[in-house]
Amino acid sequence: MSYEYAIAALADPTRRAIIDRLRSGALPVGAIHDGMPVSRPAVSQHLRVLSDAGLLTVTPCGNRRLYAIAPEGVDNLRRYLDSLWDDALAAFARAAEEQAKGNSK
Amino acid sequence: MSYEYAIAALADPTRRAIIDRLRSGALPVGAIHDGMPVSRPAVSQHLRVLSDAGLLTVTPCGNRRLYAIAPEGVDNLRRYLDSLWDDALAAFARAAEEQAKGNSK
DNA sequence: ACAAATCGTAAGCGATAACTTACGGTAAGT
DNA sequence: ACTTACCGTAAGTTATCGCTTACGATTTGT
Repeated sequence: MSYEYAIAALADPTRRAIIDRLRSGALPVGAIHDGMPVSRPAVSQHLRVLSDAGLLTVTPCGNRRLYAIAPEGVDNLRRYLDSLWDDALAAFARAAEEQAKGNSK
Repeated sequence: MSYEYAIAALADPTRRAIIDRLRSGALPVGAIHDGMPVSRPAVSQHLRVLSDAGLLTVTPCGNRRLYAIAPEGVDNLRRYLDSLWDDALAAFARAAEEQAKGNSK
């Protein structure tokens, strides 16, 4: 249902870089921003988009806020692509068979 | 390697609608455009983007051009999301274990 | 209590993207 | 040969997006 926001969120390279940094586990905003070519507020805005898309979870921890990848959000996208892949493969096989029939005649 | 273009291409709802129409098999541009809320040149431009992203294949067939989903392009994205899902799950499990340890003390 | 750190939000700006209309080019039908 | 159908491309416009700077709120440390 909401995989649309997830795929739109992952379309941006900066947001993918953020996601990549969170692959090994949760991080506060400062650590995510460290070494990034954009400002910290920009990172905050991207984190907002990723959270709204269901790709990240936020857990306030004292002074800081820990962001982590939400497996469920990623799985939504995965399922969409899986169904697309199934249909694409079936259509591909059907087309190949069709052409083989046409050539053998 | 080139899944970046693919995910950017699929971020647009109109392009996803085009992809959905091709799930059952190849179609010419006119059939893809039928009933769509945008102009036919717009569809052509979207088809161009999807082709450049490796998500579609084109086969000129007489007067028309048949577009079909390229399974390989879809698979590229699938693999990216699979690896992301693996890491996200691992990190999630690790965090849960960590927290359980902290609570049990 | 005061200062420093961490983070989100508001406002504004420049670039990009999606769309339209108009046009050209090639293949099929008469 | 001429017309019609099918499709891609060019030019221009409008809206959206990603970014920056500036500011406010909350929490930690002294």
